[in-house]
Amino acid sequence: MPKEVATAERSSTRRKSGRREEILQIARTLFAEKGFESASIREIGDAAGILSGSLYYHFATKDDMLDELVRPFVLPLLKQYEVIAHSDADAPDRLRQMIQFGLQNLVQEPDLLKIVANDRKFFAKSERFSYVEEAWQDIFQIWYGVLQDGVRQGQFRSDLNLHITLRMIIELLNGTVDWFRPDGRFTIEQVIDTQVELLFGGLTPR
Amino acid sequence: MPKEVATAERSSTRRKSGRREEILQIARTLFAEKGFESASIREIGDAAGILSGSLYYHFATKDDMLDELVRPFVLPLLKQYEVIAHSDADAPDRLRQMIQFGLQNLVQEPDLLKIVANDRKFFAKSERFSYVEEAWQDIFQIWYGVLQDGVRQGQFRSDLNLHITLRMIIELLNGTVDWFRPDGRFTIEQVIDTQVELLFGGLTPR
DNA sequence: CCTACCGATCGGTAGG
DNA sequence: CCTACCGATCGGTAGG
Repeated sequence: MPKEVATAERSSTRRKSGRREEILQIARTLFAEKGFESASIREIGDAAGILSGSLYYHFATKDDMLDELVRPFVLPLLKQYEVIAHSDADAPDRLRQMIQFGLQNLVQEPDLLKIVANDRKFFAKSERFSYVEEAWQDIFQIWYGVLQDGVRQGQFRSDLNLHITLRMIIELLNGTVDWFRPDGRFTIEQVIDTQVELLFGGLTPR
Repeated sequence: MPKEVATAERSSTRRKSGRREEILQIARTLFAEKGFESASIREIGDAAGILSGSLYYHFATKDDMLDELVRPFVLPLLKQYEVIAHSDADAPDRLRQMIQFGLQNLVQEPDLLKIVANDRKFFAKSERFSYVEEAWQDIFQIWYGVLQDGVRQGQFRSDLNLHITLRMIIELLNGTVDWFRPDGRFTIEQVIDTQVELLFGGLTPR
């Protein structure tokens, strides 16, 4: 069963690396939409206009595709959080910047953020991808340090359980991944503002 | 009460219903752990000590097992939120009670809460299970009404985007599903207290 | 509840 | 990148 689309795409002249990159972006979208394990190589092939078996001309395994997407995203993410967390600003300012950075990322790299946030169970059980869960642990530590600083300096309340508070903040950011749409009725700036305001000030008027 | 529902459903097979119920609870655990689609009928059969094919002596389809677990959980959940939301208490009190109820549920029915929270994508795309997503929409509306009441009566800040605030609160509760463990280092009371305190008062000291 | 299967789909491969 | 497959696993079934 020859496909017109597939034929048309094949006849166009493209460099190997360009095609490879195209397929990778298609995989990225599908992994984000359906989750890594639920997205099949046949779906990726269909979307790319080739047979699933032909994907293995470009990539050795499905895991390789995921790794090639996730690794160059996760490590800079972790480093960026470190940079913000260790700046000279005071704790509330650093926390604000981290929330802002995390949510801005949601606009710039929504797919990759969805993958690392939603497929945590898969990463955790896979030896090869243990670095993803480790990065999450490191990111937790970084946030925790900022919260501690704020409490020490009297800028954050000292009567809150910081571990639970941290979990709440992270869940808040990761949860946003599943409902925020850049073309929806809210801008990311509105979301950042609301999350910062609620986290810092709470619901009760001052 | 769930007992009455169960009795009505299988009144003609009372003696065999014990085994049926056992299998259902095994399925519940696996659905919660791995997600509905990732949990295979062979795993359920193995855990129950029978062959996967033999499950179909008790249930017509895998979907039937899920429906039998989820339906009697979701509808009372929605109703309970309605009862709390329409009580005579003021808005902050009702919100507090709803958070408390939601988190207490996490201790009493962790598996079912995980299923309805984590498999939302599956429920949304399935016609048969549309009632789950509809229940979520209803629950959103109920929470939203309480937030609106609080703003109207000057007990909640009026400068927050309520839609975003609502999303945050729901994500917060649903996110708790994935990290809270009853045998962990925090009690559910600590989690309730911290979440209520942070949501109402914020991080900044008064 | 078991035996003995079914067609569909999964990730992946040999050879061109 | 295609053809033509592979073994494993999926949800489910007929007959006892």
